[in-house]
Amino acid sequence: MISTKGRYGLRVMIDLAQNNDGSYIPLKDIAERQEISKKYLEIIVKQMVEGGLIKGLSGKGGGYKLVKKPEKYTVGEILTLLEGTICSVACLADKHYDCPRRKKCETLPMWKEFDGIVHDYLYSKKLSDLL
Amino acid sequence: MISTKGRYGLRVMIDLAQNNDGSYIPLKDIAERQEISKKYLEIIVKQMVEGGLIKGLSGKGGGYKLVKKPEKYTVGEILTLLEGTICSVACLADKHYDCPRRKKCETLPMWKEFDGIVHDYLYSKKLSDLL
DNA sequence: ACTATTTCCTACTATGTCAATAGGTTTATC
DNA sequence: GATAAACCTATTGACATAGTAGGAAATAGT
Repeated sequence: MISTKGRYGLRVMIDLAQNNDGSYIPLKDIAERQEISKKYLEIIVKQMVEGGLIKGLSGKGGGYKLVKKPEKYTVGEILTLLEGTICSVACLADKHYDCPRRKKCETLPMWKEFDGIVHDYLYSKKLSDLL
Repeated sequence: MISTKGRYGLRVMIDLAQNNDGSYIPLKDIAERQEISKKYLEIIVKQMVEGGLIKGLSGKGGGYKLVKKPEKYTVGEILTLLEGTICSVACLADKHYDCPRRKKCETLPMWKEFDGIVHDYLYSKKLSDLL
């Protein structure tokens, strides 16, 4: 299940794309348009800056801005950054799952196939497709 | 993310299918073969009985048994029963989400399409495909 | 009837994540 | 120097996850 972080973040990206006139867009405006708590968006947007998805400018006249054209972003990369992983099943979320049954597990191939389908969809979908 | 409930439940179904000789299969055996806590499986299996996926028989010689042939079960129906919903996004999980932005939301169509793909995959996959 | 084995049932719990909120500091513009 | 914005750290309530614990009821064989 995609959380609000991913969903809100995606909407911020769309908002930035739609209102892009070259200048920086203040978060306050985005929060109002999207009807999301500005305070909460700060957390999300911070992650997006750190992840290099957008850039921010402090001070009066500041705000946020996309660093690439909308067609250069995929929904998958945006969600992965915010959700940590878009993995459908813990067994595939690399790291901590060193499941001893991996070799004989009857469900693993299916999960892999499923995960592939999910990834294919999300990484083929561009931000520009949502405008 | 599919939780252990759904994943373990699916493995129980596979185990029941593989070891089906007409008699009832005790949970103890399944727990040992699958290396999952029997106590925890009790909770999961109970849901599956209530949902009509399998049937149980108490007492000595008792256990659990499939009620249909493996090719008559879809992975989707098994997971839906155990997970409550396999919805990828809260906005689509019917009930509580009466989102006021539904009409103008730019992301909703994508989530619907995504959800459709997920459902198509899981409901076309049969239990018998995993044996 | 007794015993063993199994499901069935209720309750509890530790841990972690989600979705925020709160309040302040720094940075840039006019 | 006032204003407006990003940036930063910390805290919180609610809920879900992944179990554990202990026993009651049902069934089969002896």
